Amino acid sequence: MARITLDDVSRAAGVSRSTASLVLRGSPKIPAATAERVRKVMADLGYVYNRSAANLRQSRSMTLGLIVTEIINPYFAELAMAADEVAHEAAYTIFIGYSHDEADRQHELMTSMIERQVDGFILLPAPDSDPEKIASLVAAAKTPTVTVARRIEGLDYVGSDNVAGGELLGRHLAAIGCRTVAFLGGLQASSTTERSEGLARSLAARGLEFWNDAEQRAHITPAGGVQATAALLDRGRLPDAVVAYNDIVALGIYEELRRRELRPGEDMAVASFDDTRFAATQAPPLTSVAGFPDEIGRRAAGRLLQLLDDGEDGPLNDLVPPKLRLRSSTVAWRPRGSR
Amino acid sequence: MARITLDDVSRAAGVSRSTASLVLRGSPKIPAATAERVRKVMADLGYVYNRSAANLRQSRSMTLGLIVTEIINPYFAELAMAADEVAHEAAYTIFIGYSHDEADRQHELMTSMIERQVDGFILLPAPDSDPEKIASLVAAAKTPTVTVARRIEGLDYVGSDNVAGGELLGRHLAAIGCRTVAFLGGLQASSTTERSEGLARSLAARGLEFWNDAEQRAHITPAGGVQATAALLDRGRLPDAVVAYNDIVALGIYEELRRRELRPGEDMAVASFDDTRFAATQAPPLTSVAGFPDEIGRRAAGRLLQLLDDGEDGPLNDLVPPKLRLRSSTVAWRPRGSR
DNA sequence: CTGAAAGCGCTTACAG
DNA sequence: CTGAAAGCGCTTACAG
Repeated sequence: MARITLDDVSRAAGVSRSTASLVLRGSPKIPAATAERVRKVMADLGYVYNRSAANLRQSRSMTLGLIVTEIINPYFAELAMAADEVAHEAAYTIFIGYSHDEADRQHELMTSMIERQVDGFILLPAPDSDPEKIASLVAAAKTPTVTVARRIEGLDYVGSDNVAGGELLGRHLAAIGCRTVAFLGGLQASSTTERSEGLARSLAARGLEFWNDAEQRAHITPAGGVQATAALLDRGRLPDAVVAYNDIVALGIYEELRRRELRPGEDMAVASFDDTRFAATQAPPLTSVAGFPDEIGRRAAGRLLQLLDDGEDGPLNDLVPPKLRLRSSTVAWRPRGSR
Repeated sequence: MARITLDDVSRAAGVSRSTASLVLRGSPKIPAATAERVRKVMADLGYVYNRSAANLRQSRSMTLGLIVTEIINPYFAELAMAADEVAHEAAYTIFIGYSHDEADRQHELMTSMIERQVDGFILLPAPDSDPEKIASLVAAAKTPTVTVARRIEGLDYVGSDNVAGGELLGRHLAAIGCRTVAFLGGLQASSTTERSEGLARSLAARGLEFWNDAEQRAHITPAGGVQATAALLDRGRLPDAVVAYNDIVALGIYEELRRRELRPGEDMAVASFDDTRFAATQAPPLTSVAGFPDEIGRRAAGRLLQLLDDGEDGPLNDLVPPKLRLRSSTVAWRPRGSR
């Protein structure tokens, strides 16, 4: 049995194909009785609407492409789900792709989605993305694109105010009496730069030392945290506090500190960014700067839908204000002399 | 400027549209020189392949639908990513949808994806799914469907061997000297039933008491764990061990035990299922039954691709064997008399 | 090896 | 209010 098309429906209902098509979209031009009859036939025949055919005709797909690094990191997962929520309400469906932070794979995913006619992109760019390449890709297909969490020159951006987050943390660490602070983990990306910039600025203003060598950069995994912590401690001087690029990295920091018989939160204050579920459920609970990925996802999707409705508009730079969540990993720490 | 089509390309290259189409797919029928020329024209003109148009013609979309509860739970996230990996290698792209464990939303998502002509589904069914409704939906559109992690009568299934997992845990708890074991959290779904069945069986065989009242069921969140633990402890008797439906629920169990000044792992053994990142990074580290969601995702996608290639085949029931990861939340526990 | 033609399943002016 | 026709951008036999 071949699939049922609008043609079959209209024939069975004794109307033209255009009428059937209009019924499908609830056009007021069709008398209620006719519409009713057509709908009944559709149900009886088991008609399934082929939106792809409609899309071809209308040159839009009601489909959005979402590209993220991965989703094991709950920050990315929350962002993805929130974006989907907004898209879903507007009748869009989402293609998802995982770049694993590899620019080549990201490029491949975008190309594949463009071939599938996505109407727009939400892109969390790989750290080594080539801005020109991405710009030319989305320009060729005229696909509106909003970047999230990491910035790419020239594209709309929605993300945490990482500089402000770094400042919140710097001020707090100074207030509890830290003198030296090291920043651990994270790759070469705008988010890393911004977080360390906010830290550096607020620490400098209060006369604290800030350690941020290249060897302290590491992948955003527990293993990356282990590695960066080891690199730091192998230099022989202990800072009063370490700040993790995010909670996932902090898991590795706790692990490596314990391996060296240092108690996180007591021998060294530890703080972090993102405030995912991992932060509050650590022992000791981890001070973290909440970044509200759900809000970022929602705003990015909203912006994209607006772009799709109204066409181009100036470039957007939308920063979500962070919040500092104080927990015992810093609050319970005491300066060495006073212990 | 209108978009460039194959027509434009073939005209500019001085060949017919069929030739251009054949070049696109690297047909050996076209002389290398011609192919080269056509490809150059495509590049010069900035041609973008419209796979949707091709899909319409070919009646397939090279698209798979993946429906999961959500992806904040890393178990679901890993499953989703692994399935994507396999699909991606076979040139499929994935539509993702989040049911939030609501059957209505799941139905809506499936309908929307069917309209978009997905070639197949990987479905992690909502606990209150209506099997008939799902069966008729996918049958109407002839969309092959593989269920994962939770079973639906009559559909292919790939999941953990939860019964075996429950038995592993029951044997271990008996071995460390537990007399009474309570199972906490989880909704009415096959995974819950299977886990408790494995536990019940192995505990009964060793003469242990198994507590598993309806009020111990709860949502798969930390809050669900809190609630189920409270309901259990309010009855006034403490079990030797509690087993969480999964690591997420266990977070809430730890929390509620501490609120009542009970030390998890000391005053009560605690164990769990899934062995996500949350298990090993708890304090105390949490004994958990690893369920290998990545393997489940891979196998489910593989099965779906095979179905797409070879057509129907007997129903599948593919169980991934679990592994018990022992950690101090059970290993450090001692029976009351011997403390 | 290449070209003309039909068709995938819709939507959309345009007549009537 | 309804119908006939063209077209979205491809692919695929079928001639030549």
